[in-house]
Amino acid sequence: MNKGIKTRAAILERSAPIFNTLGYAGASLQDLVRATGLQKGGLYNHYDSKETLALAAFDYAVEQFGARYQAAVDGADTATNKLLALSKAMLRNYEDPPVAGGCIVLNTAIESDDSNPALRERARVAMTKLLALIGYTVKAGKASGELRSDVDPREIATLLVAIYEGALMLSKLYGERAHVQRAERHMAALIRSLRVVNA
Amino acid sequence: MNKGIKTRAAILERSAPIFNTLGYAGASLQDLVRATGLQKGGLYNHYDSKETLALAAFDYAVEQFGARYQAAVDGADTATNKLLALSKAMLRNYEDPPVAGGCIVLNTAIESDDSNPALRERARVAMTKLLALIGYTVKAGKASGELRSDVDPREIATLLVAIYEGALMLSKLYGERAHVQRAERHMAALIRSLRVVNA
Amino acid sequence: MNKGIKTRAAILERSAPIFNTLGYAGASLQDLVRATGLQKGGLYNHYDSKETLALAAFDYAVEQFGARYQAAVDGADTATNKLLALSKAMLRNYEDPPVAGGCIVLNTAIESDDSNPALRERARVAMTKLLALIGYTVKAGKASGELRSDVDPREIATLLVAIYEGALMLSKLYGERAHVQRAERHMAALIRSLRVVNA
Amino acid sequence: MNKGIKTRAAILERSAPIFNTLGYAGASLQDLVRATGLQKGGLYNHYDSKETLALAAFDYAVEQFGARYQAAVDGADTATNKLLALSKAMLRNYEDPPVAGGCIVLNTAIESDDSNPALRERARVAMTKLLALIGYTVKAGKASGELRSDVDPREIATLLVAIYEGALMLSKLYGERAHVQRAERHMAALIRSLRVVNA
DNA sequence: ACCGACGGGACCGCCCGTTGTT
DNA sequence: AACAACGGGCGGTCCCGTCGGT
Repeated sequence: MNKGIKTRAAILERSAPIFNTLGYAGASLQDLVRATGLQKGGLYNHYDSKETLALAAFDYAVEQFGARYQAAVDGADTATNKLLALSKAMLRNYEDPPVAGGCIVLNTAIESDDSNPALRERARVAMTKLLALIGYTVKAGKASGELRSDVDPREIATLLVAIYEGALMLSKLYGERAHVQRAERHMAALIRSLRVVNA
Repeated sequence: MNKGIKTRAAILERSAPIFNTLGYAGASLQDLVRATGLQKGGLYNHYDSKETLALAAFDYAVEQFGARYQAAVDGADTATNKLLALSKAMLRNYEDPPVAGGCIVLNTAIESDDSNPALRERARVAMTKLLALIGYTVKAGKASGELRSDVDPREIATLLVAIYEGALMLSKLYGERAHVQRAERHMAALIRSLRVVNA
Repeated sequence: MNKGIKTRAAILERSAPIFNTLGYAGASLQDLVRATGLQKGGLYNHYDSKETLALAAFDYAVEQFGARYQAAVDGADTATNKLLALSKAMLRNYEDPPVAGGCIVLNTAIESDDSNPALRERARVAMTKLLALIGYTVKAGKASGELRSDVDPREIATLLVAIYEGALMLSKLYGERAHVQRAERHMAALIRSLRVVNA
Repeated sequence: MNKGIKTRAAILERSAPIFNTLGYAGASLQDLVRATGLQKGGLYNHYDSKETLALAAFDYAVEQFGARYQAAVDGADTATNKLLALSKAMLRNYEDPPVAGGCIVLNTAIESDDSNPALRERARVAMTKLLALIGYTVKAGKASGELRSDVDPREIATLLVAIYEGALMLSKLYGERAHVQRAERHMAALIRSLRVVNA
């Protein structure tokens, strides 16, 4: 009874980095067999298909990323600090991602461009959560009078996420930290510019 | 003979969108046969392997994208206008890319994360060209006194590319133009902030 | 314990139609698990292998068919009526077989053409019983003076069974009752033609 | 160009007996590889799937059987002799079938009971042809005054086919010629009983 | 007695690359 | 230069049987 649950958890933990590194199509069952230590028959006792396993692994990975983001937001006091902490948490994915392979939503969004609509839908949901986390934080900052009233929460969400994902891609492509560092500076400046000027 | 050259050109033109849409691994020879109208033997007369063809198709695609960027820069007068035009040219890739599938460098950078080092190296080269195009434009603007002397060209290059790629990914993920639009506004503001303040 | 016996009976009752419908090779353990409500481990507590279970299920099914045939013969008075009743009992297998899937001996004989000699031998035994039932009835009719003395019991057995099985196959193939109906008329005429002409 | 056609013909010739002996599901690609001498890749160049190949092999086999039946009918003068010749041709399938494995329609009709509707439909068409061949011969005999006017062609078709298929099954099950011999005698008697009594 | 996890293997389908032919 | 045939191999899926635990 408990064994199955433990095994399933171990499967996800081990296969999520495989999928995130090689992609859904690029990860073969052989890769998953190697990573999990189970045989194909063993895997299929827990998941009906490679796709089912991939979806579960995606959900697991999103949870890992999301937990960090939420913790960053929860651990700061003001809207400005929340956004700054979130920026750092996102860019941390370059050097120390919770699941190997970098941002799972970025990877999945690019790979599932045309194929695999189920995975694509999951990526949308996960990305929407991240955008909403930023949007809500901005909204709360506006309500409390900390941020300017003319700021569009959705615009800030788009910009912060875009800069983060783009810079992450650049740093991974070159293996150079510089890009995420520049992104962090710019994101911090952008965030600070949202504050009400108290003359 | 001329025929061989023409055939090779046609092969690239037809296979580049296939690779850019399905990815290098996701595109099968069957797909390429269908797209080009040639049979396998015909393809292998011109390219030694799928990888060789993929590299050539990548180069072809990069050329298409690069030509647009260069034209945008060449068609504007000042550094500011060059950068603004380049931003528009990049974001145009969402609704009207020169090769179907969106930004080929982004796609390739993400897919070739671990596998396919040859393709990855090409992506680096192509990306470096784009970064350099921005960097040189900024440098020239500084030299002419149009842009502030404390501006770091490499930083601007990173930021503009990151925002562009990130926003493109978001717009493609959701099928909504809003993200690239917000990116364009932000990029324009960023570019204008580089100018020397003439009091 | 009684429980074990009951369980075994339930397994046979539920798995016999599966085997008779899908064939021995076509029925998977998954199908049997679904049909019986037990898990694989449960099934293997009672039967050593799929083949053992298949043989037991075959025996069970043959018993169901045989009981009907015997009852038909026992319920009639004269040899002629016994044979007529048996014909009806056999052809009833088209619309209302005791085990879903039609005549199990026909199905098994065809499927186990080359593979599975154990099952094939069982089919032979079961078919021999049916032929013998007809043969004995004819013999008894001859002995009592009801049937002509020049009638070959084995020939009648062959003919009645052949027509029955052939017509059953035709009716199942087309989903039309007509073929078994024609067979029944012909079998009745054949049976009546065996009687001594009392001038 | 010609090579492909020849190969395709050889594939059918070699795979038809495999399918007819082992059944559609029972015949593995490994079996077909062994029988044809080609590898899987080679087979898949000519047929898109195992099912496509099976259907083609079925058609090929039906043609072989049908040619014999037609030749038997064409080679006789009167309706009576045509039917007698056809009976012999059918029962010849026990000892010398044109495609190993016995009557393909019988085998296919039994196996495709529930699964494989495409193959089932083909079996129906093939069986209908055989029934029609008998029916038309009877009809022609009636028209020429050779056969009695109260004879139902469809009934004769059903009976002859049923006896033939049933007896073939019995002889194959036991490996004894006796059953088809008895069937032939009975079929001959049945055919002769159709003739107009010329007093 | 029954369940559920698991292994190892065979299934069909598709892959890429080569070869011979036109 | 283009085609079509073909090989060998890997892909995911499902198979049956065993074994430890309840």
